[in-house]
Amino acid sequence: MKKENKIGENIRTYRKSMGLTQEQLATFLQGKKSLVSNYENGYSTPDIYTLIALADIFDVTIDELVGRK
Amino acid sequence: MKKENKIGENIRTYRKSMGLTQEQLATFLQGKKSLVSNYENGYSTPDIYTLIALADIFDVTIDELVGRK
DNA sequence: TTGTATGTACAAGCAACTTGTACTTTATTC
DNA sequence: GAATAAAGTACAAGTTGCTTGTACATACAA
Repeated sequence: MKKENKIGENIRTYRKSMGLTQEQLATFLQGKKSLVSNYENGYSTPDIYTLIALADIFDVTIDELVGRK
Repeated sequence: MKKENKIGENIRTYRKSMGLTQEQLATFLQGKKSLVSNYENGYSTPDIYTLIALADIFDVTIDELVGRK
């Protein structure tokens, strides 16, 4: 059952906007593709250090990445 | 042995600037005072939802809170 | 259809967080 | 200085929840 999760949705949106596959993004994070799938589908949440890495990759703020307005 | 940790240092600085005790801040987070002590001394790191709550309390961005420039 | 790339499901193992308790430090008052 | 209370720390135990491997599903091209 898919969980609602703004952070995961944002990760997916930003990843696609950069033309990356889950596996490519996972490699940047030094993880496996199931990791990114879990993030995007709301089964797990990145810790702050991973969120910082993602914000760097996507060139956005952490606040933007997590949908904090 | 105390661990270096910028996030923890920032939490301590912002907490003190608001004149709060660890116990008072913990109450805002619906946790115990040892929780805040662990954050500030680098023994644990808040998850993103806790960081959002802290950013709201301190009225700063998450990027500022975690020292991302 | 067959093959390939991409994404998902899920259990198991493991890493790391939260708490309770006791202890220590700091500040204040006598 | 001693005594007290408030504030902060140490740490083991229990718990939560993240990461991975594997198998399976989906999409799409040849």
